[in-house]
Amino acid sequence: MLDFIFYVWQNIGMRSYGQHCAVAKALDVIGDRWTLLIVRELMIRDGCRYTDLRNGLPGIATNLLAERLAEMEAAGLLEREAARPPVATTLFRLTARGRELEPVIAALGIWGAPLLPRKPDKAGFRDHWIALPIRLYLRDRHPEREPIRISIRCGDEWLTLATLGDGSVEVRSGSTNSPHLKLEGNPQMILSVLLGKTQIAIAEGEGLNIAGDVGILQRFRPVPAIAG
Amino acid sequence: MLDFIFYVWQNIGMRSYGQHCAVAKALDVIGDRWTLLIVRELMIRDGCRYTDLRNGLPGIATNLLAERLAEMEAAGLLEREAARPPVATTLFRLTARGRELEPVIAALGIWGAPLLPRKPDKAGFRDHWIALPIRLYLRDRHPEREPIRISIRCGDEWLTLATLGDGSVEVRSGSTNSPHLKLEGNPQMILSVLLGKTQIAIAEGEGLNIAGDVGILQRFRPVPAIAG
DNA sequence: CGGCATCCTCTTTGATACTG
DNA sequence: CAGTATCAAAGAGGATGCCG
Repeated sequence: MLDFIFYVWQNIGMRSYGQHCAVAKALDVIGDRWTLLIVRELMIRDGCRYTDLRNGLPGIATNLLAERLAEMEAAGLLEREAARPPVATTLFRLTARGRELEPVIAALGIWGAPLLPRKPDKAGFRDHWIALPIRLYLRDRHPEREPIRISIRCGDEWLTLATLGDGSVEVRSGSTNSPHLKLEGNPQMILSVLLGKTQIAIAEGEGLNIAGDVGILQRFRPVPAIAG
Repeated sequence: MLDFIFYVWQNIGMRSYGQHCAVAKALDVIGDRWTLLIVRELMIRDGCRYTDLRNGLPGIATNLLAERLAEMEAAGLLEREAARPPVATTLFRLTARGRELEPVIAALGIWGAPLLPRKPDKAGFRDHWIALPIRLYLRDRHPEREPIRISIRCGDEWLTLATLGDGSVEVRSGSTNSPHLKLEGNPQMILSVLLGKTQIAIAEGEGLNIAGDVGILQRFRPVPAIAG
């Protein structure tokens, strides 16, 4: 049966390296252009529409997005869900298998971070992207204490950072009532402050707007791969 | 200066996603077809010749290999070294920056492992590949004790597994004197036994040839990402 | 032989326009 | 909104040629 599946695979046009190697097999599935960026987008906001994806993937051609989505669905990375009326749209969500790509995305982000130019180019940036490094690289030192809530604004969009009971950090879109802290400014500066890489005073000097209990930032630590 | 570098980058023909995102920037550099497999190959045996690379990358076109090597050198992933006479050949090695891709390769391998067919297809397999998962996913529980040496044969090639003082495991090509253990058989079975996923008795039933101190295998543990 | 460069064909992509 | 359709340009793959 497995042989049959691989026979079909090879003959369905899915280009394969044809190597008996786990890395090559992974790249057979997620090595195509744009595929991992679509995964990134769905990891940031799971269950989003075609148009949301297009907006979160500046530069992608619409035919390519459609093609990739079909391939990724066939590969079991994502699923389509018909949203309930009256919304009447299709939502794309990662499957469990798709979410298992998180360590790959995390490792790529760590490796690619030094390649980011200091000044963000507005054209190729989307405000919600900041949610990904926060979730992947930030942890709560004291998950047993009261959850942290921070309101973040970069660009026009408001985001809410909230710690969970297991020490992980979630980011939702929208604002929150009575947050411990409000951060407004450019995303790289906000991230740098959260990760403890930039002193608060310096960040304020660079234009970051901070209001609230700055002491709460001591609760955060970066994951070892970042800290090291 | 940095602006200038990025200006050159954008205009040298290096296709870029143009997104201000660390994952996208990483994929700008290592997202091209074959690039990560070349990294894999150099991670297994660093400092190898063009011909060795071609042999370790079944399916690559020679012009593509040459092109990728040039791009990767320009991107600072690898270096050429003129081997001393009388060898008179060029050796390719990863730079430190190239070696930092190890977590990416490791994460891809973990994700891709379930995609491997049970029966290895001889055509698309190279014996030395087994060195990579051993190094990435196997650790010594007791690095303070005497180093472990194991001789491995899959196919025609002999490999030597040796533990280092820091708990990591290295694999060299060639045999060794008086190893604790000799393993001969198919690579997947050998790996499965080393990672503790297959009982020794079962592996022997499946054709694996084991000789020596099988108790030494208790010293090994898989890395958490595998064990979990 | 080792390390490519050239030539050619085929596939993938990117940009844009169009549709139910 | 959620895609198809079309078409030009770029990239991948294969064969072969060249040069020290």
